[in-house]
Amino acid sequence: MLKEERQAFIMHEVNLHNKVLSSDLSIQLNVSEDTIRRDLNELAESGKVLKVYGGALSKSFQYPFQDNEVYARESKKTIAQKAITLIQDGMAVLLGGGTTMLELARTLPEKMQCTFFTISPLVALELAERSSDDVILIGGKLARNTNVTIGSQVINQLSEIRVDLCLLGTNSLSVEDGVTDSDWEVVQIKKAMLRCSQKTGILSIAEKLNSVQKMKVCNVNAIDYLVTDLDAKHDSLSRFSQVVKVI
Amino acid sequence: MLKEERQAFIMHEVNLHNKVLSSDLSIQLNVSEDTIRRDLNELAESGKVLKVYGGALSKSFQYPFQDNEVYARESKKTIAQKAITLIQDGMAVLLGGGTTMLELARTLPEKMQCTFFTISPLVALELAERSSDDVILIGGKLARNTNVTIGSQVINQLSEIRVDLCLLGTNSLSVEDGVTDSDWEVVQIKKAMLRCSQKTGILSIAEKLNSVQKMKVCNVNAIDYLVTDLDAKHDSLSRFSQVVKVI
DNA sequence: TTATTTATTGCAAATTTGTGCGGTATTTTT
DNA sequence: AAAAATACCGCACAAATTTGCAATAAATAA
Repeated sequence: MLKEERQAFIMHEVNLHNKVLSSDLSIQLNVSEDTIRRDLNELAESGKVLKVYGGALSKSFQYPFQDNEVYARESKKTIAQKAITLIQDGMAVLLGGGTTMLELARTLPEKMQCTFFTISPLVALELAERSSDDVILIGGKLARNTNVTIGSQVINQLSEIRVDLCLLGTNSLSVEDGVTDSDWEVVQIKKAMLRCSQKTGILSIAEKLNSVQKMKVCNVNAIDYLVTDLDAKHDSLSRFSQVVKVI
Repeated sequence: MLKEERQAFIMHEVNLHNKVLSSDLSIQLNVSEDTIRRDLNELAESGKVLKVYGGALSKSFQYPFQDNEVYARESKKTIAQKAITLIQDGMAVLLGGGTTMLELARTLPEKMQCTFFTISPLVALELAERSSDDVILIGGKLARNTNVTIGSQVINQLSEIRVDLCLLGTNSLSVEDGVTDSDWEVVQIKKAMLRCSQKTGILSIAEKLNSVQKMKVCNVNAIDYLVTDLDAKHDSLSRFSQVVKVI
């Protein structure tokens, strides 16, 4: 078996499983581990895999590390800044939860004259800390992982307010399936939030675009603005641009 | 399992829960705590998590801790511990805001089976972190300096609940004038909180006893328990003991 | 073809890395 | 103050890696 064949096989395995072990490959390909290691070194050299002790990982594997930190944090700041341009003096604004929204609350200029509603205690505290505007925290049962209030009380309270703009973060958005989420309770809340606002903006890092989860919040055409970290003219956003204003 | 996989899993957990315990991870990943600690150190080294005693925290989710006043910290811990003895499994408990209450939330044992209501976002978050009980955050306008929810919405919601025990911190308490406060809005809330609970406990550091402020919440005989950092038999508490159970 | 060079592979020794464990120090809780 | 939990250090050991080297195969030149 030629070296190239072997390396092609290795790449195939890596793409399939996101990881390979030198020991496994040695058996599968019936060569010594030394040979496998040499192959992996070459593949790593040319940037095709990420070599680690014991084997190698797919390059896409490294992204969960940086997800929160280096990469996504910057993305979220970008998104926050763009989203803030949607907020005008005098508006009543409803904000969701999540790290992106927290970033937005932290980025918000102090001088704004708005009334903010939110279901996130963290966002509320951050807002109260830096702006002199009214901050209204919508109460309810506190969802453990997401730290936003949920439940019928929240929905009731939402039904009694009417805001100019609602900004929501999401982890999943696609042209076909719209905004989706994995938590039933959260979906109910998001729906209610959309109902009580004039205009809606969805905040999503580009990475999460075109992913789908189990439960649906709304279609893409039900939202007014899509805010991502990419330039609005970016190719991957073209299909969204036809249905929604991309910022 | 490769080291990188393990660390990716850890990052996943951190992003999901905002905190991880070395002990938990050690079990989940079936490696020694030493290994977890080494992983955590590496992740902290590269700035991906914030390592703390017992585990690690997400870097992006650090909410404001405003208990800078070190001086009364010990007193508040004492009070928190005593107050916790009033809380029994199965109770519905209503908690106010303030640093003492925050201390209580942090001190609460994890295994309690209660339903907690609170007007403080910080207390709510703290409770949700450490107990598996229902935590209901009563929503409303966020008061700036105290960080508790206020306003008619809060009063409305309070009027709809009925709890076994209400614990309130106060800055001013005297035998003659009872519980007093300086903020009109806060007084309204406190009154409403007292109305909806079977039993009431007032938490106050001894230093604040016998001080009076402009607005009245209730008389001393309207409360059931007085929790201070002093021993219940202490001389300065004797006049209170005649009207209320001092703990 | 034969000889010579070159690339590839496996092997063994030396080295590095990752992990668990025991003992001790430190921190937190009681 | 005592007890419990957690962290740190050094060591041992196993697994993985590196390195030099020899054997083999393939390519090239005489």
